[in-house]
Amino acid sequence: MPRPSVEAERKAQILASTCKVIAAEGFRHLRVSDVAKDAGVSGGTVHYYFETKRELTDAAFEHCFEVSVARRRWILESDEPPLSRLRMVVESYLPEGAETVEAWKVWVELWVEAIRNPELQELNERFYGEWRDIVASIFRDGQASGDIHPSGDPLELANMMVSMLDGLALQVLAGSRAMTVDTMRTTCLRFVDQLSTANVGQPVAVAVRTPGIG
Amino acid sequence: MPRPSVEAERKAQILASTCKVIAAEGFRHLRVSDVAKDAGVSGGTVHYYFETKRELTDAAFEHCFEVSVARRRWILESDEPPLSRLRMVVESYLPEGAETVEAWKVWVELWVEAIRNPELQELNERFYGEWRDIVASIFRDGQASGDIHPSGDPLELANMMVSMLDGLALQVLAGSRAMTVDTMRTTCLRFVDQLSTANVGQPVAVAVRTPGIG
Amino acid sequence: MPRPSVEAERKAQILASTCKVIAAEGFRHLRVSDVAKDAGVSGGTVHYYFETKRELTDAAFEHCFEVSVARRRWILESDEPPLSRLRMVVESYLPEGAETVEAWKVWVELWVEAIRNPELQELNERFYGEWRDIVASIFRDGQASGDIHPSGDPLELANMMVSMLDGLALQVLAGSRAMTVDTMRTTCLRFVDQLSTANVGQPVAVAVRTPGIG
Amino acid sequence: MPRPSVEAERKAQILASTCKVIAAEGFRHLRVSDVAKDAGVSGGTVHYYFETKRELTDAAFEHCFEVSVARRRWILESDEPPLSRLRMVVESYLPEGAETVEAWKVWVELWVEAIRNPELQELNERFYGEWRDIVASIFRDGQASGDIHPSGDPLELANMMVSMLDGLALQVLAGSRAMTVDTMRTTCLRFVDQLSTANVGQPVAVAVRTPGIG
DNA sequence: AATGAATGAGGGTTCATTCAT
DNA sequence: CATGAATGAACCCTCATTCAT
Repeated sequence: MPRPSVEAERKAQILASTCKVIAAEGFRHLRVSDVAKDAGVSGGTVHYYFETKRELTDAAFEHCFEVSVARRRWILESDEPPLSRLRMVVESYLPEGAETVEAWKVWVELWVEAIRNPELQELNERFYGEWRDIVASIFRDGQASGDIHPSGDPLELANMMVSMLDGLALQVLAGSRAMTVDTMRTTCLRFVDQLSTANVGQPVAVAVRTPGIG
Repeated sequence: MPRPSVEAERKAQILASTCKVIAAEGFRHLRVSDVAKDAGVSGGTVHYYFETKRELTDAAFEHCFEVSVARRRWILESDEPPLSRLRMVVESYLPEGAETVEAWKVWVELWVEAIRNPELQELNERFYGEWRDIVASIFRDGQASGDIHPSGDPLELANMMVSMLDGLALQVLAGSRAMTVDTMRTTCLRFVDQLSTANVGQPVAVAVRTPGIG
Repeated sequence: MPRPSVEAERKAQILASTCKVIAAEGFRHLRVSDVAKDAGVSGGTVHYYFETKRELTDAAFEHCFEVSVARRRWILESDEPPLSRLRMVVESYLPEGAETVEAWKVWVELWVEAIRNPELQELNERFYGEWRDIVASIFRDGQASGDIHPSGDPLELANMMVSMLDGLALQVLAGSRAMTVDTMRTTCLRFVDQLSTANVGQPVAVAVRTPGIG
Repeated sequence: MPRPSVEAERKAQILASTCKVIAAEGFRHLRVSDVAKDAGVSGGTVHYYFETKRELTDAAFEHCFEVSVARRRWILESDEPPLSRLRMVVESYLPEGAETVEAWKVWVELWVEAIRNPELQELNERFYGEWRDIVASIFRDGQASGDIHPSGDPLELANMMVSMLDGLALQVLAGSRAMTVDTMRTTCLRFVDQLSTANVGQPVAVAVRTPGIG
């Protein structure tokens, strides 16, 4: 009577290790044996669940983003006012804290791989799109409630904001001395504040601490 | 009687090929032999000029960015009005056209590699910083001339803009159907327009065609 | 209440699958898992009945030849005249029809393996010997009845004939365009006819259709 | 100034080793590393000259047969009487002596592999065909000179003879106690003698010693 | 009696690097 | 200067075998 979930359990365990290794060593250096070691199984076992390395990494990317997007869905469902929710988005996006940094590194590796991998492009389309929609819906709420300037398409504003976050995070991850987490926070919050209908001259909002995006 | 410049010539030739291969195949798949083939030399010759693969790729990144940033320096020196220059920046940044796309791909690979490579972090700091400063100086000019809203730190605005460009370009390169070059252009130009002192409700400026960023 | 014969049944089923796989994929490519799949059991089950792969294949060869030789024993017992029986031998040997071809392929694999496997040499000695004796006895009958030339040792004639069949079949199996089943038939029947006491110039006997040797 | 024939030399050396390993271990057990060891080069070197194992073995088969057929071509050109030449064929075919036995083992492995490998089928067609033609031409000569019975198509007789040799050799190689080299010789020579126009009752010709077929 | 999860040794293949010429 | 032959460590993947259930 095999436990019903051995396969699901093992797969999840191996995929988590794969994400960990991708973040730690870079996709480029991922060795199946490292994943195995981290997962505490043999190399053969990894291949028992994933035919090829490619299949493994594709699944790992998917796994990582599922978790990642799910983790931030609460922001959408929060009943904080829209501008606060945008600030939460910023906070949750900052590459700070092991888990969030790990998630970021995996996203970045995904994007680079996606350039030449249609399967990953599809993955990005799906998860990135979902996230963009979450942010767009906050803008929509904000315009509806009058907290946010009525001019500007919510989707366009969302694209501005998430791309800005991506670009800045990239620099933070690349160890830029000119772009630290703090500078990133300030920059993003300023962008948010300028969208407020009560904007001019107000100080940048105090950072709201929220769980990371990991 | 070898010309004294034969070494410099060969090196440049090999580095150009390296960039080409990075863009075409991805850093991850770069083989020294591919570079050699593209450069029309033997594998041994590549190692004659670059001791290790790492040395080769580090040099190639440097080579690529030197060219890349130099190519866009004319925007800084243009005597167009600041807002036009910002629109030129946007245009020159769009991942459109073989050369620009190639340059973009190399930048992206650099960032990912830089996460774990201090040498590349330094490189990024240097070239990305130079580029950020170019953009910041345009904002400064715009505020001085009164074309751009006086509120907002020029450097911060520059960070917003270049990070937005980076983030959007990443999605375009990743083949996103939701983020095409056209959407990217519209989004960025809207951002620029909203900074204008003559901003509200004006239509998005007609795209100014400029050479790519390659 | 497991029937006592369940083991024998399962073994036979697994062995049949093994022969099938040997014929289909070649001994060289036989994987225990393929046998298991074909037999509709798990890989573990195969090893439950056969400790090692070697044990499995040795047993499979034996199984195959038992069936194979048994299938042709009726020729010995036929009361057709000796020359007819020889023609039946030829017909039953032609690598034509799925079953016969499968059997041939297994024989061939056996011979090659036997070169380095004493166990299989023994097997070959036994079954091949039995078959040779069957053919020799037909020659003996033919000489006794006067249908076949009295000169020539029956065993030697049998060796000539079966080796010729083997050599020709090998070429047919190897896909030779110069040695088709039809050419093989003609060649062998000519050999038989030339042994007849009423031999010179007679046309080759019409092929006698018989079941294959499988 | 690289020696002009490094490649040809190395290839020949590696192919010879490949044949040796095929004969010694069987095609089934051939490891690239064994070939490398026998050739006194590294595993990498083998792949430097042969992209894949398959390419290596295909080339090795070709190499082996080229040598093998060339070695026996002198029989065709001999000016001995046809029947003597046939006896020489028999002798040169007997799996006796290291070199000849090695060649035989490789032929046998080829045939088995050819069953599922069209490339090898082509190879067999070519070399086996050439050999069959050599033998057929001897029969033709014999009939022209009146030494050999005029009845019987030379090609058909050749097929009888070479297939008989193949079948018998197979049994010898498989270690049959009932089919030794001596029995094989006797059997084949009897076949030859029966073709003589001066045939009845003559003793089997004394074995003519010739170099092996290797 | 039977399974399927897990193993790990083994082998083909790749490729950066070396070096004699 | 430049080459191409040669290397060998590294890595992915296969598959016979084991064993708890």
